[in-house]
Amino acid sequence: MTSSSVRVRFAPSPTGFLHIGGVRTALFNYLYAKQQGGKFLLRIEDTDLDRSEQRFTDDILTSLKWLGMEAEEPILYQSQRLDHYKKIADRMVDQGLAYRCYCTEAEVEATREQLMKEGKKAMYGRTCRERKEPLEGRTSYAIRAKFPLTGTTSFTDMVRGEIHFPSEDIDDFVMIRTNGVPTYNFVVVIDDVEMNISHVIRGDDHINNTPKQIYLYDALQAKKPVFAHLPMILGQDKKKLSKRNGETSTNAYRVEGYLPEALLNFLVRLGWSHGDQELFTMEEMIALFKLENVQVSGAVFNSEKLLWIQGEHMKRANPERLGKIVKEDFKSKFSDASFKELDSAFAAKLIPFLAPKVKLVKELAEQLHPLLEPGVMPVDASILKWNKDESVKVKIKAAIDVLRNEWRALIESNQKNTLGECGLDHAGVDLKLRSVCEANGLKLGDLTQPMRHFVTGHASSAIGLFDLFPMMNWKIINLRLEACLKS
RNA sequence: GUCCCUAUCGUCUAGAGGCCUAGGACACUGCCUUUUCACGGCGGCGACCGGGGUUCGACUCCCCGUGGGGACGCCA
Repeated sequence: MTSSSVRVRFAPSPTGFLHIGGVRTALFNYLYAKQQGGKFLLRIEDTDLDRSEQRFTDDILTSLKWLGMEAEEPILYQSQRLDHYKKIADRMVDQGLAYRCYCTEAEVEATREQLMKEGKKAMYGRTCRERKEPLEGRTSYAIRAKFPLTGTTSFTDMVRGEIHFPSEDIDDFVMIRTNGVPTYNFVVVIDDVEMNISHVIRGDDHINNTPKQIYLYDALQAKKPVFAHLPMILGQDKKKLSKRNGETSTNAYRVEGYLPEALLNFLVRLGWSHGDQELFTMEEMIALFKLENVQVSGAVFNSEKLLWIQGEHMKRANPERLGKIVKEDFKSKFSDASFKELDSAFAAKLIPFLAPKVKLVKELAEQLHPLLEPGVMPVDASILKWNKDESVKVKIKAAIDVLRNEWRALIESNQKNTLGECGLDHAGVDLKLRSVCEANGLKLGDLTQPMRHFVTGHASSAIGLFDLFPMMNWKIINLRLEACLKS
């Protein structure tokens, strides 16, 4: 036994890639479990045999692992328990708690439309509810719940309080389909009971399912869990977030270069808050999370704020870890040569400078590549400011030539690889560049723009020249300055 | 249409009857700083859906409207 009886689960269906809304649900479950000293479990709801696919299950598992939220007990797959569910349904039929329905889908659909037309709630007409014998000429049947006709089903939601449903609004929902496969509303209860789930934390699109499920808990004579319904995550159009109105695949955020803790931090603030605090570590989220503080209305997914949070986590991330992520997830941003240099001491020194200035890990990779590439980087010299004034261009080149000759001499006399090893530091480069500018009648910006462009391979680099020159291999700097002078 | 949920800046939110001339964050924007971009610092713009109650006093409590969302599947 754990110190707590709290057991929660995340129960996605593998009919699509792990959805960002699903991640938020998983997160709230996970946070609650961890904080209460309970367990976080996983169940794959694959009873829709046609739409469930292995690749989606794989994606869900990979993504959850990436996010650091893994199941603490073996994963339950509903498709492996079909017979078990069927037996329970049959037993309920014997007990008079459910019944066989011989209606065809077309017949059901017809009464549903008729009721809608009459201004009533669209539901099953209950044709077979009191039927004792199979319908003449029909062999296949579904099993429906014999939901009470009168009374009220009530429950206390941990985020919304009391919710009541009059029985006449609840349908005799299907538990077992004609093909023998059980439905969601049925199996979710059996599994939650058998997995000993104490708290059902899920999206509020399930509020309407709750009375049906409560009927099942009672029918099974099982203890009901505590329910907590989370507000929906909305797209920019304020509708439930879907592929149409936003990027919903979790893996897409990984590919973009988001850190898992940043995504989680952003998601936890969608529907939950702790005063004015915006940034949270996983430990803080676990310590501070309270279901009582969960918001009740939907929250629009704001990708700009996500980017900002990502940038903040980038500043706080361990540089070594960032290096690993770059190697694992962003190999495509490198050449063979620059990828190899990722293991160098130079790369390790670069990351702490680069990471706080970029937002995405992908951008970190894009900044690293040209700095690690041994050769010259292609430069579009047409955007350089010196094109505006030929006389300035001449002066700049003269200044660069002076610098290059001085530094080459320095390297040669010291027999070293970098200017830093020859004693030149940030302040030294600063001083040198400024004095050369003064001597040639140039502004600092005039000189640095072309140098930066050619040396870093970027029009704007996340690392300043003063920091870069001392640590970068002189041979490469020299090569690139040479290219600059020739342009 | 029916049922359920919901309503503070454009967005995420603070606010548990007087602390509110409503706070923070993102975005936008002005200035400063600056070797580009960015970061940072100091400002600005910007909201309690409407109407009734309850109360000495409502952003906060109640009711009604209205708006928004969700559900109404032999999907989950």
